[in-house]
Amino acid sequence: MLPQFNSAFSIDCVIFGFDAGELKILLIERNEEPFKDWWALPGNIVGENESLDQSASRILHELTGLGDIYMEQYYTFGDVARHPQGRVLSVAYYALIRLGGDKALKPISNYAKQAYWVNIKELPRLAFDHQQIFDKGLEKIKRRIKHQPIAFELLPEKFTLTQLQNIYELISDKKLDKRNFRKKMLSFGVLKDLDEKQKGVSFRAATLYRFDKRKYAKLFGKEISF
Amino acid sequence: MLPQFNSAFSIDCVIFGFDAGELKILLIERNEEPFKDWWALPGNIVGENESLDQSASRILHELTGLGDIYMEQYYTFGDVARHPQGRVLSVAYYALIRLGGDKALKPISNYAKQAYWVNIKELPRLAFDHQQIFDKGLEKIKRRIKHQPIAFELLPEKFTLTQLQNIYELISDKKLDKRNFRKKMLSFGVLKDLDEKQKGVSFRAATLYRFDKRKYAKLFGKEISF
DNA sequence: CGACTTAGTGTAAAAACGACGTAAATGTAA
DNA sequence: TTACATTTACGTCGTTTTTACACTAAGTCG
Repeated sequence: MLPQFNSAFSIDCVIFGFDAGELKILLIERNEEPFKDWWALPGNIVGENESLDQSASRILHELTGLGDIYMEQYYTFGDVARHPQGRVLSVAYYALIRLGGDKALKPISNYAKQAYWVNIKELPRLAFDHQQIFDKGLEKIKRRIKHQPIAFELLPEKFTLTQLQNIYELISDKKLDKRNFRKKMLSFGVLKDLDEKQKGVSFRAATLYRFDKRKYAKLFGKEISF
Repeated sequence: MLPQFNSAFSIDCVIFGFDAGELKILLIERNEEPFKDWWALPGNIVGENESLDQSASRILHELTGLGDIYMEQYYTFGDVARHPQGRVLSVAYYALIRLGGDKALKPISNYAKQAYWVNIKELPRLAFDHQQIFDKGLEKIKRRIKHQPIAFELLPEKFTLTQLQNIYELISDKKLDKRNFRKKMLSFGVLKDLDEKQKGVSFRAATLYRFDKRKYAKLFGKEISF
């Protein structure tokens, strides 16, 4: 083996979820050195026979029991001293997942004591360069939400326009006009009106919509600005 | 050293240049195994004490003698079998450089026999997964040119609006209306009219402009659509 | 049935975009 | 020196898109 083969690489994931009107990410409490007992992004060393994407999916699955999630590589962090035990590159992924109260997260694997959803505005001090990794991830989805339909990934399959608007306001950090928002969203023709109303709310129930992937696929190539 | 420390990583660069009305990238002819004598993107193993960005700058400098170049990491390629000698991640960067006939490229370092500028529409078969790396890089700048002022990096400091329009047409692969293009470009207020004319052309000389980084910096945060 | 809460809707003014044609400047060749 | 070829430079108007803005309808709760 050549002398250059002396490095390792890992995946770290910024997993966004939307819950109780707040944007949260998944953090673990580390159970191993280095940074034992610190909060950290879920991440792990990539296996010998895993591609990066496969590894990211595996890690997400181990942590949450979830599969089939929109997930994307966005940057690779490689400062010389970012890991105390040697040269370790970290390839960062973000994921957006539906946080239904019903689907509890499955027990997580050994490398963490516990995992929690934490509001992105109240993050604790993080291990390694994970704060930097998070910052870049947030920046990324802020930009991406304009041109790709990632907001839908955070919502349950059936959602109201108000819920959708909340997500946009949370991520972009500004207030939007309700009428203009609805007009624009509906004008893309990618929302399917389900002829069905919200239930269990103590006020007028809103119409439920579903994101229509087929219709979205037909727009491919056109630049959209949600 | 832990058993996971058995991998290596490299940088590969997609270096765009604009010359004689064509968009080109820099390719090398490899002088070493594997893929000896093949065409490849310029790239190299990252040094032990180099960050990724430093390494990318070094490689670019070794190849072209150029420094202070707009360069950006855009994706990391990590398929298990992408390198025949072991697990080697490749972090891809793109750069856009001014290709003046005057500044010849400095002699390149040992890992290549020779380097050439090749029209992106006439690429030869490339080593490793370099075709894939190139494709993704091209896609990236196609999207990025809309929202960031990267087109200017390809031009000499003083340029005409027609030259600028050529770049936009080449990268986006469509014809633009001259009047509308000028109107829009000038409306951003980031071009400084130099009160100076093109020289050495056999027809009416055009006004020269310079990209004004200061004014552009003031627009920060606003979403621009060039 | 009154009070409260959220859903749902339209219009007008401003801004941005897209299509389009002609005259002025300059070098070149006859 | 003149005619020609080439390229710069410029403005308008109709269309589309974006923005700002306020009230009524529906449903729940007491």
